[in-house]
Amino acid sequence: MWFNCQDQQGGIIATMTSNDSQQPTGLVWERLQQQSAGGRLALSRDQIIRAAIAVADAEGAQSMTMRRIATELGSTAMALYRHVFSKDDLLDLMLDAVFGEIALPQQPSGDWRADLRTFAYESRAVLKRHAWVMPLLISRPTLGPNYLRWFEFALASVARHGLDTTTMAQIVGVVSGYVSATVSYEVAEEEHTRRIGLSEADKRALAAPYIQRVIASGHYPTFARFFTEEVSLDPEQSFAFGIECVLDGIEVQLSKRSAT
Amino acid sequence: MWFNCQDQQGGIIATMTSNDSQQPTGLVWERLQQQSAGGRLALSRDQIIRAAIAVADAEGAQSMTMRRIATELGSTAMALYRHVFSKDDLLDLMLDAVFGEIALPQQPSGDWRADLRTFAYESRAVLKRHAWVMPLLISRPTLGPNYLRWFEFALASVARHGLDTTTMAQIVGVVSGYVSATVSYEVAEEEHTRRIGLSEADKRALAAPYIQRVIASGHYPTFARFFTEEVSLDPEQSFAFGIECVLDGIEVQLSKRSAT
DNA sequence: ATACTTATATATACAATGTATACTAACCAC
DNA sequence: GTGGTTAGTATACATTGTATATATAAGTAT
Repeated sequence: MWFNCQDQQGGIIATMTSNDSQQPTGLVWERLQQQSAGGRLALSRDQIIRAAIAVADAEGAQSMTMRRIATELGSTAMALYRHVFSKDDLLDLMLDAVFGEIALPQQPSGDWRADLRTFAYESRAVLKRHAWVMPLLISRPTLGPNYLRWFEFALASVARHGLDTTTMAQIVGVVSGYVSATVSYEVAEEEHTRRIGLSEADKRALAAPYIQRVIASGHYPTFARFFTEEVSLDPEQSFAFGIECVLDGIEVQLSKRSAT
Repeated sequence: MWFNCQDQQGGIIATMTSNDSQQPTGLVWERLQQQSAGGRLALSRDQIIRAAIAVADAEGAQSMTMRRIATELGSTAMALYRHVFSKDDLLDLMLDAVFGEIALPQQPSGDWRADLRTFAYESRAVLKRHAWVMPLLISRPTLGPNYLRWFEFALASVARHGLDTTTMAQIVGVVSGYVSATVSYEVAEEEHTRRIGLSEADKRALAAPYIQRVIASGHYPTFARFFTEEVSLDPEQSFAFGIECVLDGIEVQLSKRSAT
């Protein structure tokens, strides 16, 4: 153990002493929660993850600071580092915790279309509950246990009658892609409104003169129809359309494949 | 003009003097580039946007700092604020500049399937060139002129034979959703690799023991097939599959609609 | 040319953030 | 008790966006 060297030479090795009780490299999922043999016990990793999610849900992504999370727990920022290696690690853990909330049957039913539909709706519901998730998910490849379970369900839903692995993955990619993109856009609106601190109505009012000029320019006639026809898209209906559309596409591809 | 009051009372009004030469509220697209009548001329807004994009392309999203962009131009961070109201504004402008790179015909050809396919491939190509774009796009609703042109093209591609505005938007949503999700995931891998500063091979090697344990657990049999069968997905092929799948789905929906 | 106006760039400063380092205190085994 | 181990605290620092104040240069009016 390199703890011994600590006091003698504060130089190079100093980076790995004291707080760095965990390896600096490797995946989060391999950094197990080592259990107390001494020390006062107050915090736990799960507690921290829960608190972080609560803060992010309530106050948005920009409030997910180590200090804010710590005060939520009546503790200090540095105390958290006893339980998570870095903020990045914490984000990975939060992400996986959210995937854990997605309620899916243990096994697919066998009706791939119904299974993927369930997968899509359940995923959307949970991801919308946590508006901070999508930007995170999109910028970090994740392999946590809950994410894997989620992914496995989707794969297993289409893994039948000798479909090759590649095609399976591609099909799941289309469904999960549509879901994540849709949720991203839905949620971005809300988060943006929160960030600039205006009501939805105020925001619209603010944009109105610009929109008017855009329409008046005549360069965007099809886009303009949304405003002249006063169309407002219902997210639920749009999502339903999109999912059935994607499932229809998959069905076409599947029938092409079984035809040959 | 409130400039007159400047020296007398440094209090409340001081917030709007000096550097705040632009309105603090409203859309970026309404903050026009006011042109020089005095002052030394060196920077321009376009120059800043280009420099910012260059830095982000070359060094990743976390290098997009005001100081870094300024040094790229041989200037200082605060000088940039003469030309952009805030970093947020700059990000919006960068985003729109990238959409300007997406080469699309002036008008759709009339073959909606070919048009949407072009739309998808062109978009993907450009968005992949700028790895920092997707997380940004996904977390901020944008309405810049180039974005609108891009969106208009897609809408116009399907705006025919009395299709209602809502359905048009939903169709475009499915296509653009698939594209953005796919690009996001493709790009996230690269960016993540860059962030942690390892080669692709090193990263894989690092994850290997974890993956092995995941497979050995037996909980993810379908997922495990990717490794036991040594499948590696070709992004080009997957994208082609996904797009055709989505287009097939749209075709089904369209034929349902014209049938009724 | 000279003075005035206004746009532009710089210098400095500050609050917020992630986290390194060093210290203190609680619990366990003996 | 004593020693060791670990959890939590205090402090400090580099980096960020950006407010404020000042200096400078390009036009314009005289």
